Amino acid sequence: MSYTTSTLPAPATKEDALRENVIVAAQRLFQHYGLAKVTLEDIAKAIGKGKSTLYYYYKSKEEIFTAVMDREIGEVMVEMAKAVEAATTAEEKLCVFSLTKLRALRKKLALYGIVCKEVNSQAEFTCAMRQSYMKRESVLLRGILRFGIETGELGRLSPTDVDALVFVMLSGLHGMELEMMGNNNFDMLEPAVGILTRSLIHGLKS
Amino acid sequence: MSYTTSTLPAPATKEDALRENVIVAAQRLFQHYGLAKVTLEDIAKAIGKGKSTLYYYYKSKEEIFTAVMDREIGEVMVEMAKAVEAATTAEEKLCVFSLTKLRALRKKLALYGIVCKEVNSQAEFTCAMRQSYMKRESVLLRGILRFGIETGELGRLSPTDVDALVFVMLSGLHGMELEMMGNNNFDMLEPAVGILTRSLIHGLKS
DNA sequence: TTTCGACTAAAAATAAATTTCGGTCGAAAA
DNA sequence: TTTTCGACCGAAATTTATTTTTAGTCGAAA
Repeated sequence: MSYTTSTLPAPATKEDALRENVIVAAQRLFQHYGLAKVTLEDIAKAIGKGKSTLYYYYKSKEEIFTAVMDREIGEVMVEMAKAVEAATTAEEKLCVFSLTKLRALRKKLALYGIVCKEVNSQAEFTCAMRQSYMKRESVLLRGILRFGIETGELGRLSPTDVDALVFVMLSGLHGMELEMMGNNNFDMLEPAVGILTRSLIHGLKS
Repeated sequence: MSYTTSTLPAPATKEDALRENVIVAAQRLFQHYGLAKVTLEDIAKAIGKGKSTLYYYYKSKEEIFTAVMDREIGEVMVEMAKAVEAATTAEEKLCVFSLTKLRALRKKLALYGIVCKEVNSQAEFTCAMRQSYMKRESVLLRGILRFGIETGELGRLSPTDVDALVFVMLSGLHGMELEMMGNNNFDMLEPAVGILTRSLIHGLKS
């Protein structure tokens, strides 16, 4: 049985195809059985090969794990980038950046059976890729701010202020995510993102 | 050896005094040895009594633990309330609310020897009292917003918006705290609180 | 070049034995 | 009557021992 994804370009070589097979199979197994439960034997069997074969294409289990996490994060980033692209103002872009991120992550966690009370114990998922993930989000968010400044919608910000603002937004959204996951209550998601965006853009001043 | 705190009013009765002794001793032992390591035997010996005596004044170890956490949180809240009281504008109040909270919590965690990488594993400290803690902070923060609206510094906000804004700020500050703790890097603390407050009050619009 | 069975060593899991500690009780002292 | 505590129990935690699992390697074969 061969795993392929219909949304990605066809792999260039037979080797690329097999590498892709490994990752896709691993992704599905991780989603189905959880991150800690899946063995290399499982993955190998899923693509019809022996366990040693995996070591021809990947250095270690960790390398496969990292590639899967990159894939998951990439999927969320694509979704976020698309939503940001479709918005026309900086305010709207910031809004959909936050909404799409929180919704997509929620779906990802649900896919992995990571339900609400277990978020903190799933350190692998949140910490393993967080640095890389925040870097990608930071790029997207900086793009939104730059766009707003260039169109005149936003005032000028010093590089230090941009750094600080990006830090505030990304870590702040993470805190919101943890709080909603922890209480298993997402009712506040849209009002929260709404007031966050509105007050950041327009301010609370009368 | 009798533990007393010089900043609190003297206990009304001998029983109150002993109850206070228990809490102060427990607090110091928790700080010194960590939350999981301290036994009731330790606490009893620290105040020169037998272990069973503790059960005359407290229902369970958990009740003592809760009282200690209330004490710790109360100390942070007092510090925050004082700083907010001393500020004159809503913007300033929001600023010192955030700065004081993040600094005070950092000191508390340091006191417990909870260094940066261990924050997530110290679920007891963060989760055991979080609900109560956020409730108290919510009261203080709502007071700041009400003050700003009453002085005309801030525009009117619907109750739903106030709820959402409070949620955003508290969970957002928690996310910032986790990020700084996780990276063991507090350089961003003041710039982050600065831009957060400024953009919330004045907005980013040009 | 690609594949894999056999193998190793470390890690993880399981089981058994031992120790620790929260909590209770009844009696004694204040 | 209030306060105190040693003795005790049972559950939980820890430690030790044993077994099983799994990541990774190697050499040979296709």
